[in-house]
Amino acid sequence: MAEISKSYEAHDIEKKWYAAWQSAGAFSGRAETGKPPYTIVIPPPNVTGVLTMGHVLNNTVQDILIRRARLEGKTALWLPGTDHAGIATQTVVERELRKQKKTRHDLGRDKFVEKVWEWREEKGGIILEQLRRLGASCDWDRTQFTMDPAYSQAVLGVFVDLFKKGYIYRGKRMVNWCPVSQTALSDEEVIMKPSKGFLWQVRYELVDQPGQYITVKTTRPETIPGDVAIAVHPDDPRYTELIGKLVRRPLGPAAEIPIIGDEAVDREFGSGALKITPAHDKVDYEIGQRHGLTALDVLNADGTLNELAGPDLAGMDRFVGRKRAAELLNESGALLEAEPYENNVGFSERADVPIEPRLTWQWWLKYPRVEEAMAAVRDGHIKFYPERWAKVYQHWLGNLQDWCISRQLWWGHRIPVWYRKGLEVEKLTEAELRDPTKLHVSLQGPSDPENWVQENDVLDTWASSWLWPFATLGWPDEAKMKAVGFDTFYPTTTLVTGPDIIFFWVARMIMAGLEFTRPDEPLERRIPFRNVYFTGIIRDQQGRKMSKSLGNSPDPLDLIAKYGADGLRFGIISIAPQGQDIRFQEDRIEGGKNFCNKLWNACRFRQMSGPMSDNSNQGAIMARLVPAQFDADDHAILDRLLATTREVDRCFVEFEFSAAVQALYGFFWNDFCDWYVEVSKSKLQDAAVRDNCLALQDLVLRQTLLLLHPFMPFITEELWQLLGYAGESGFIEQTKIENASSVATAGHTMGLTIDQDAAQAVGQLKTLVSAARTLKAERGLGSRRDTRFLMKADEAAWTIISGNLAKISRLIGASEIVRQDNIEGAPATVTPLGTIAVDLAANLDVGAEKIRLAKELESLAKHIAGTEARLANKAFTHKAPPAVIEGARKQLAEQVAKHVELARLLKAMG
RNA sequence: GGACGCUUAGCUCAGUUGGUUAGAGCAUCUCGUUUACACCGAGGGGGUCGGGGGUUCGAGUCCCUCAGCGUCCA
Repeated sequence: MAEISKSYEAHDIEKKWYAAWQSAGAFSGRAETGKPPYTIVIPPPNVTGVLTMGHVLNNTVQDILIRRARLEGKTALWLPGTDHAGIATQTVVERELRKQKKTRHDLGRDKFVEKVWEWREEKGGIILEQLRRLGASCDWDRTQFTMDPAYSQAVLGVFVDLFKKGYIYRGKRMVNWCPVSQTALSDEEVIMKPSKGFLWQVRYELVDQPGQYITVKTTRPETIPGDVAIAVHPDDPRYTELIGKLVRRPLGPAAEIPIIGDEAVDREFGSGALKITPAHDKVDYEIGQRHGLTALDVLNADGTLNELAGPDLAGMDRFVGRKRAAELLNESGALLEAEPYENNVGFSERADVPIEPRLTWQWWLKYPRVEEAMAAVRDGHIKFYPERWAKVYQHWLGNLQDWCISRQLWWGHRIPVWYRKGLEVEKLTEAELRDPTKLHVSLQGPSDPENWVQENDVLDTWASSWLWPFATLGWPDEAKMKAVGFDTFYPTTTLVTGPDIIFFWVARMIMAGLEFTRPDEPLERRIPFRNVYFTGIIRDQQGRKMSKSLGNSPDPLDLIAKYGADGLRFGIISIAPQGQDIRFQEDRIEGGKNFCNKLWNACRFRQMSGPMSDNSNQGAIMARLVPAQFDADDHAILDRLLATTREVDRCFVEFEFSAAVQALYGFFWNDFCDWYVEVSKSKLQDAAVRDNCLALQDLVLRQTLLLLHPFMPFITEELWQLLGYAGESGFIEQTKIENASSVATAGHTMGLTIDQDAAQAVGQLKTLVSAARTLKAERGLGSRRDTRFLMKADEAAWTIISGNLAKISRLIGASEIVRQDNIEGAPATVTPLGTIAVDLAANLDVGAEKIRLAKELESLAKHIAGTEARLANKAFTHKAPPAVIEGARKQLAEQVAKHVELARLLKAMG
């Protein structure tokens, strides 16, 4: 067996084991095992993406779940892949073209799409490579891409199906238009931001009353050329007289426009009169519809003003045009005032520019299975962790707007609709849009393609990824579904994602799963997943979101290089409580690395402590234990091991990963290393108990490695092998992890029962050791190994002490501990096991000791008074549960006893 | 405007269904190279749990209210 080196060097070990796991097929999701399944589909990262801290957290959680599932003996599948990210990817490739002074139009659609494919072959897999560095145990052979041929068939098939069912329609409506990407966006892709600007007050002259004006306030004077009316509230007494009259448009081509009455006008805002530009505002559009007004579009697709805006503004960018419009209005005297103003403006999520409300023809989807989707979560078939996100989910589903699923892009799933040649597509009526002689909708396309023209638009990327949990499992091809194990792996078990995509993805996946999988089967068979775990957002020290543009995000690969993948994983999980945002702290990652080193060295200590025996399975190790030789520490560490095992089990049920990590950290560092390993050092000198002690260490280390493995897979695998736990069985994950009660039962059958009294005595010993160390340290004796201690203890206490004398002496650096009833004139302290003193008879600073004792007495007296008052209160003794009262009595007795002893010590000082 | 979070030690955070003297990691101070680990060990200091009110024998924990911060929705 190889010797364990002095410190843990992550890099080579990570490389070695990842390769070994992969070549052995350890990550393969096997459907035909008869074991219970555990399935996770990865939230497909954007194909243009690189690993961020958010991915690290998200994928570490997934890996923890999937590795734990393997340890629990389940057949686990973690299915990876990427999505094609329509806008983002197209933008990246267009940017590259621009370097060669070309646009996608120079290439043409087919050539451009070819270019994108080339780009993705070359660079699209980066993030999946990076996930391997993190240790992600995905079944890479099943990697999927939303533009794969089979996946595309599923996406387009769904379009055809939903069109036929009447859920999808084409309509001319107001959309969110991104002038940079020049495509429509869904409502979810628009981010409202408060923006500073001006509120311009503009007057419109009445046609038949020259010199009389109506005043409006607007943030967008450049759209005045698109005004087709002024609207006021019909009941607004200021304006009722004016309704029906005409005013002159103060900017752009001369026109006379009517004043109309409409109840949508807010009387309180501005002057109570609203300019109506139906082509550029949603509310205006609706008002325009009601009054039969035409929409006058004064903007081009790229956000510049067009000819309809008039020669003064045409060709200008909308923001330049805004300023110019204000100047022109000012020159003509129509501008009365400009006040600074802040309002909410929708920004394009991707391009980060203000979107334009724009009237265009688009494809729309009415969501299917809305009621069922709400019920699935309401009735607990799908559980959210933390639960509160369910409310956000329900609220969104209860207020749905139809989904704009078409995008004016080239990269994506081209909509499977063909128009009969020669038709004016934009003039088709609703009925004509359902007429198969004019519109062909199918997967295969028309049989006479020469007579048809395909729709130019592609689908929203989310309109492909909402099928992810089942389209990645072969759906809808039945033969393929069988081959990849759809029956076993669907519904998937857990989805791990961020709450920011509840609408984008989670809700839509649920609706899609319900609509498309296992028709006629009950709801719980059609849902795409049973649990949804929402991670927090990783922020920087100032609480800002980490982003590329702020440059406040560390590169995870740098962190892996510095602290190891296990250190990074352990560190990030330790600061990620369920459902709370996280402030990133690099020192916590360092803490993860230090924990790795601690684990490593504890195992190294075991290896150096004595010969390795049969560690090949839990039974073999337990057979080496000798219950009769168990001392208090043996009972205590076993007790803590079982408690920790139980706590980690609970954490997995409740999805509380950081609590699990904290429990393991505390157990291993404090209970095992700081105490058990230290007391072992005495026991290992004693031939009578040495083998039992080594066997117990082997048992604790084995279980700890199993519990830790999902969190830190590499180092645990290496140590598992080095300490001989693998036997002939291969990897750590091929071992079934035992729960606390099964370990306890295994103990019982060999006559080992944890002695709770003994385990409790260790607590008292710890207090004694700590008190003795403090006594020494306060007098500058901290590093002396030869201090003489005096101890006043009753019989019961002395039995405990004398039974553990060698260990205690070693821990407190005692030359001897002498039992002595009259401790006086020495620095002493009172512990649950009696009074302990440093034998310092000669040079004692009596004054300092008296002050210290007096101070301690004072604070103790306060607590005694408090406890007495509590017990004297009849309401307390009548109403509090007996256990609490009993606890208070016991506490009081201890406090009083301690007080008496301290007072005696003080008095003895003279 | 509505919904949901958050506010506990210098910093970042735990704190289960209310019940001993509120914990951890980091930082800080003192001591330390004793047969794993200085990526370490031992010890110390540091908090009226955001403010106010209420319920209760008892509140960091439950209720009301105010303030600040954050996120989502309109």
